[in-house]
Amino acid sequence: MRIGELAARAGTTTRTLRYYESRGLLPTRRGSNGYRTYDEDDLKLLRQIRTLQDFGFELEETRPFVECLRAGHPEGDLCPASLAVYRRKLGELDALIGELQAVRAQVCEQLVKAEAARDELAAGAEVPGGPEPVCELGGRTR
Amino acid sequence: MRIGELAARAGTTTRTLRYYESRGLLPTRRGSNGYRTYDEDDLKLLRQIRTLQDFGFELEETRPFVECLRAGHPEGDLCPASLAVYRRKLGELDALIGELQAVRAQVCEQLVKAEAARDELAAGAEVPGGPEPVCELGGRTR
DNA sequence: CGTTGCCTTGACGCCGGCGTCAAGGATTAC
DNA sequence: GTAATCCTTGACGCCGGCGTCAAGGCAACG
Repeated sequence: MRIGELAARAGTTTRTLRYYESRGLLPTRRGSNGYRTYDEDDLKLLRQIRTLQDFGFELEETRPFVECLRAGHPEGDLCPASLAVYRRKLGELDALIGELQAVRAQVCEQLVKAEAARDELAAGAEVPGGPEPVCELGGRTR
Repeated sequence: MRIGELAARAGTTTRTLRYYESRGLLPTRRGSNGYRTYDEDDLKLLRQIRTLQDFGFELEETRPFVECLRAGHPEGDLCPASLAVYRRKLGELDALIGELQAVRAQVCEQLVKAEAARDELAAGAEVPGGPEPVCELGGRTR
């Protein structure tokens, strides 16, 4: 299999494959004409990288998985180093999600306050039955 | 007030102020010596930008707030355009948080599966009372 | 008068993960 | 034969928000 076919089968581009190779993640054998040659194992390896990338992993973080596969394990996450990356990522995700929720709460508060100030100015003939439950917590915004 | 003092009082750098100016966000008057001159209003404006930046707003998204302040309003978020940015941002935050939680769940699942596979291989003399409640949902990871 | 410290503009660097163009060789299709 | 398609390496571009260095002006202190 040549680079174009591999890229197509993995849903990516040849540029990406060459980039991975330059980073030492995707090994390469060459045919007599100088063309890169790949097999099914390379496809599996590549799909492992792509999956992790889709999760938001940096390329370097996929390296343990790649090396695990190359070491002959059936899955890239059966090695301790890969599990460590999973755990570290979970921690980062939790931290990030927490920060984002805090920001959300702040933005939410600002919005409510600003709307209240606006309504206060435009308070002509209104029935004060509660201004409106805008900006609920928990993601139910619409 | 000159650029260095303004930067210090806003907790940022002169480079940042000149950058904002180049983006048309921070207006500039010049003294007779060519130095930039700022007043308290500029500080307020700058702090508005910085607060939004800390929230993760892009510079362009701070523009409505800046213009609102420059239009003479006491707060940058008292204008409809600013409120619209708040709301849009809330939507983006909710979407992002949702995606991250989905990713978290996936990573979590992978971790559990991989650990189970590992333990299965190393299953010598273990008491099967439940492998261990790893990777709880809801951010309580430690 | 020199030194130190602030100011000026201009321009390149960085990060990550590629996109995209260039110039040429190999293969395949007709 | 030749045109179209694949492949090769190399190199610059992009995004956002600045950091950082360069070369020089203005101010203030001793």
